[in-house]
Amino acid sequence: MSDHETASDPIRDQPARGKPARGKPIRGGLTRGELARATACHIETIRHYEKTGMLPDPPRTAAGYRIYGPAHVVRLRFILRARELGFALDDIRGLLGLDDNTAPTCAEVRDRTARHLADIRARIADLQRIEAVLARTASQCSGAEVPKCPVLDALMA
Amino acid sequence: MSDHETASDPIRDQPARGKPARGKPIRGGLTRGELARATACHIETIRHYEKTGMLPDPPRTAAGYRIYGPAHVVRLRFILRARELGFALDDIRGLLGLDDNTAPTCAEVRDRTARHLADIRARIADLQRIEAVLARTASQCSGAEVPKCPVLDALMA
DNA sequence: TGTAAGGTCTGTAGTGACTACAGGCTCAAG
DNA sequence: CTTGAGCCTGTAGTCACTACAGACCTTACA
Repeated sequence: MSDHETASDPIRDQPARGKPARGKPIRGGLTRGELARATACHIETIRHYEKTGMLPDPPRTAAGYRIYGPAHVVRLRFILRARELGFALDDIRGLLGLDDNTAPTCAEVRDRTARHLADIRARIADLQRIEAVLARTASQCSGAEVPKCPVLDALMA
Repeated sequence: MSDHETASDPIRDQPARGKPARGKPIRGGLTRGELARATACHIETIRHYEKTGMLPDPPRTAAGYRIYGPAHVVRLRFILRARELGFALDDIRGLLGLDDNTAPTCAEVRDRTARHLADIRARIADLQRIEAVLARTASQCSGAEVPKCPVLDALMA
């Protein structure tokens, strides 16, 4: 989880030059579609993450096809899980150490998480307030074809 | 609240031709900035609502300045209140009868509100799930400079 | 009457996190 | 050799705003 994959990265340890093997499409790695299936991530989302630097540029075949390795799978899963928890991509960039190319300290991670948690709680409170108003207003609506609508009235007043 | 203001609309009942009066900037109506102040709405948001048809085009002075009347204030307040309750602009268009130029029936309003309420509740549930996971994970973080971070571990696993 | 400050006008582009093409190339199987 | 699927690039659309740039208008004051 350092930054741009370096050194003895398994994704580079495959004969990418020349023609790929017969059996699997590209030996020693995944194509974009395969990565998408492996992570249940929309293929265009992967494209987006690459374009915005969330995922490192993978090596290519002679024809220009991307070859993703295990490190890419790990990274993408990390991003996807963090997104599920509502972290913004900028936060995730921080968690991955992409801002300054060094892994964040534990305290940094904790602070970021605390801020995010506070944000989530604020959003819940907002939505609960909205929910209460909507539920109360909607309950006044008989559904009959009466001339005046309590929902519209509430918005109008 | 019909559709595009017509007939005996008070906003047209002022001498817009020629030079505006001395005392107030534009007699008989509000400028955009005044409307913004009156409704606590960002001036660019009003611009946006006009561009997208949420607000009808107001009459103009000879110099091209917009003149808003009471009907515009009412309409804008309605939109703002509906937005506060989380309705999307498309929903609000429906509530205002802008889709088909006829006011929606009470049943339509009720259905729209019910769908919206269900959506809000789903979002609350989502956020509460996220909140629980985040709170649980973050509580495992001592804050000490230990090598492994429970938050990162949870995302990685 | 001149001028400076502030308001308004138009159009365009940016935000976040994707999503959806169009038009062309490559690959594997039949 | 063809067919169909998959991959490539770039661009534009989504939602609900927000932020300018550059020009024009209005008002107050000297």
